[in-house]
Amino acid sequence: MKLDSIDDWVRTGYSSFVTPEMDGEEVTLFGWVQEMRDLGGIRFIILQDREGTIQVTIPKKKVSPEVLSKSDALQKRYSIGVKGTVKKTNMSPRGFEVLPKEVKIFGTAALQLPIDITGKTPANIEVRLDARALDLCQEPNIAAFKIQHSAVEAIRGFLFEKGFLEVHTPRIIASATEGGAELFAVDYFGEKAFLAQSPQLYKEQLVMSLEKVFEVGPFFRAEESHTRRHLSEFVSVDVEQAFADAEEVMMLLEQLVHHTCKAVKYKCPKELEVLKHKIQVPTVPFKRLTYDEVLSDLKKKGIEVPWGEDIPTEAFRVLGKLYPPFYFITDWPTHSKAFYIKPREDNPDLCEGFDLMWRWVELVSGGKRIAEKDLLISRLKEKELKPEAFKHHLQAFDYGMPPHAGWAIGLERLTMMLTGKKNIREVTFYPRDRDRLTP
RNA sequence: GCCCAGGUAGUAUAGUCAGGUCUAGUAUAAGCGGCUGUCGCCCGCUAGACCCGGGUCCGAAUCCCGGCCUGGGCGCCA
Repeated sequence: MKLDSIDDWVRTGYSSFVTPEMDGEEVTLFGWVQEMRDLGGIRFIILQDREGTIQVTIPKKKVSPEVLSKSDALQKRYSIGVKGTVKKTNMSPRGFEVLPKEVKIFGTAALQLPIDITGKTPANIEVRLDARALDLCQEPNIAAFKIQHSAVEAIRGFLFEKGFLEVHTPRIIASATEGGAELFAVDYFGEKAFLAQSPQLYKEQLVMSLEKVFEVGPFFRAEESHTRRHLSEFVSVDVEQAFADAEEVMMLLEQLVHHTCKAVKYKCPKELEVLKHKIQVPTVPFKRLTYDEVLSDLKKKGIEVPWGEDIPTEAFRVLGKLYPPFYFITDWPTHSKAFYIKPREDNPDLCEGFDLMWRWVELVSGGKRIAEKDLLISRLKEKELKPEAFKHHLQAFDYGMPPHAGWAIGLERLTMMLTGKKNIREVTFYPRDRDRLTP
């Protein structure tokens, strides 16, 4: 098929821009054929764009032969342009329809699409991810990612307002940043390098100069996780603040979560409606539980966790029901947290690390950091990490490291909370996990 | 890494337990035809599938073994 050129056509607006009050006006619309219903003498084309759908009506005897033959050729997902007149009528979905004077075909599509884009026969997540570019055209997916966008916008706005500077740290690093999670190795001009699992050490160094920083970006974990809440590549919203303790950044965090829920609820009512999801804006402050309190609560529920052990998923599910929807867990055993988390001065077995839980899912991890070089070195050794491997980071502590604290939100987990999606891959454009590297 | 479940047209499923009119049903998508107010349009027709390999049996989509793939749970981890 010979495709049309866009020529001098300029879009008058998205589908959502047109209203019944524009009766008689000429509009130029761009988008995709979502559906066609041909009743014989009259044909309805549902044109879809990012903002929604619009009905283009073709009374076959009344339109020009050119428009009729163009519309004969149309199929689902064809990318098209329509120049036509708005006509107010209560017979169409949005109280008006567009009667075309000219139709252009910009791009064609396969006859048989791998998934049903009208949503009548929903496909499995695996099939959808294999055809992700097409899958993302579906309204619920557009809605979910618009919500994610609004969340990021709200987060940035909030942090800018609080005086944080947005920074960018390396994705390619020379050695293990913090132990714990496994790293992906890459070849760096013949030298062994790794993909960063977190900006932790860099953002700590940056508080020496910029004081209050945040970063939004992808990080990589080579864990063999096989769950609905883990990815090999995920987006982290990292914050670090100089001259702050754990409580100060926890307050910042709960305000941010509150603000983000409110912003999304206000900005995305249409998207939430599409997803049939309601956002409950949480009240602040969030419940603060110590690790010891959690253990005793669990014991009352018949779950014994030996002191010092990590809390198993089963136990988090119980806690999630006890303290919905958000709660902090503080005062973790020092040895259970990363080496840079500050042990409590009055009891070094406990530390100033915290987690923010949403139901049973860990949404945010943070804490007050160690600012004293000697203590940091001894913590490295306790974790069986070699201080030598961290010499470039450690040297920063010779130049006036301030007390500081921070946290990191898993953006996709936050989006799950905001959209009601139960699988993290639903809210990731092109998810990477143990079993998926494509598309 | 461990455990559980499952692979049937483009998609989603029924059938599998109790092997035999299963010549594999249905919906949706696709093709053709019809229809001037659809909005999950409707009606008729057409084409389209039992993951791979081996075994048991007169007979396997169905039972057994191996493989591959997928989903989920746990662990790891955030």
